[in-house]
Amino acid sequence: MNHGRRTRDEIVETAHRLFYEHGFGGTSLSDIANGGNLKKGNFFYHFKTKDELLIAVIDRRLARSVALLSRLEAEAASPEERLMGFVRSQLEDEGEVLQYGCRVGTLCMELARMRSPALQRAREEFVLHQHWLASQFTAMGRPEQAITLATHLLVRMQGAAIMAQSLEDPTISAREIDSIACWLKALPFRACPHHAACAAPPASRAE
Amino acid sequence: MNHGRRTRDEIVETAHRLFYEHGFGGTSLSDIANGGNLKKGNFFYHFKTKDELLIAVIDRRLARSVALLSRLEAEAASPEERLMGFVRSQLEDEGEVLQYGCRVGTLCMELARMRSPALQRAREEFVLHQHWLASQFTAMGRPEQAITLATHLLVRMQGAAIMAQSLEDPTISAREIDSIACWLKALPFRACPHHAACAAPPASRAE
DNA sequence: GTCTATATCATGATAGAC
DNA sequence: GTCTATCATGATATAGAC
Repeated sequence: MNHGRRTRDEIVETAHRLFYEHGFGGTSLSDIANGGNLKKGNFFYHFKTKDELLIAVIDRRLARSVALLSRLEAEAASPEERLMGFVRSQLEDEGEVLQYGCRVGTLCMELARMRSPALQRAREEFVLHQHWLASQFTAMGRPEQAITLATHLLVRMQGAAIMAQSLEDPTISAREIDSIACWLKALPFRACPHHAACAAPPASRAE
Repeated sequence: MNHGRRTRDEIVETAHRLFYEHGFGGTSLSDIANGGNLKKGNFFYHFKTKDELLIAVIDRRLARSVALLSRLEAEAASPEERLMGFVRSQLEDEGEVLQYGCRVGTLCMELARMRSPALQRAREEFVLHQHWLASQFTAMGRPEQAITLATHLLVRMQGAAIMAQSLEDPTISAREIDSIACWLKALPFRACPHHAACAAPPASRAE
């Protein structure tokens, strides 16, 4: 009877994995059928098109991101620790990121280039991260620059992922994580008039 | 007679453009034929496979990168100006980067995910940039940290490209360019013991 | 709800006339 | 060297039995 939900779930879960590993365009419905123990015919009962399946995958990822963020919110005590917890959660998978890059970044990039309408939805995960990070910076006493700082942090994480993957060198993201930690620690003592994200020395005698 | 070279050139040039705009996997040989005024049948006279065409495209890009770097080397007076010249040359295309991302990063990412052997070749462009940037940092008096600083700069540029593209927001790369300029200006006054790329305040009384 | 069979189309690649 | 077929394959998607 109604274990249709279970089948649907397994389709989405397998697609979620394979879309990450080989991209949306690089994953065929046959690949998904083989990846789970599924039959191709079922796809079009649960989803009208492959793009509809993609939306379901994105929504699942969004839900998991929400869960991750509230877990981080609960676990860590200070905003700095939460920020670093997030950075590590995204970059420290070791093999994962090195082989396949960042889940969000790689998907957005692919969808942007194919001008897929699904980009709008996929980008929501970035926006979610951005706002959560911004709220941490606000808690650190930087409310006006919070969004800028959050975006800058995402920039560095995405860049670290893509360079590590491209050069197949895990030390790149490791070093960037260290550098970000260092940057966060120094943040209270810096106040560049233009953008707090830059590395200008403290404005005055802020010692 | 021998205008075979011209045909070959147009194939490579059109493929170069379309691979950037829609990716390697997202560009069919028919697309290339339509993009230039070409016939599909010719491809396999000039290239045994589509992958061989990809290699030719990569080699052309590499040659152009070499030309760009020596132009920057000649034009700008100081290492700082050269660095900023490079950053701007890669991120300031306005529409280009915003729509299609960074030429090198997007290709490397795609090839990494399909485990294409061509990744090795594509990555050479990153290595080329990395070494050229490092030589500028060396000229600025940071020989030991030159490669680390160069890699960090590439990280920020790649991140800026992907975030700007994903969020369709050109101010992201613009702001990151400003931030990088600020960082470069302050570089002589900073000396974080672990990584000069981070934003630690000056170690001692370095003014 | 699930599965098999199949329609339809686009792909990379080949054969062979010119 | 160029061009016109054409092939074999694998893609998304559909029809319909169970």
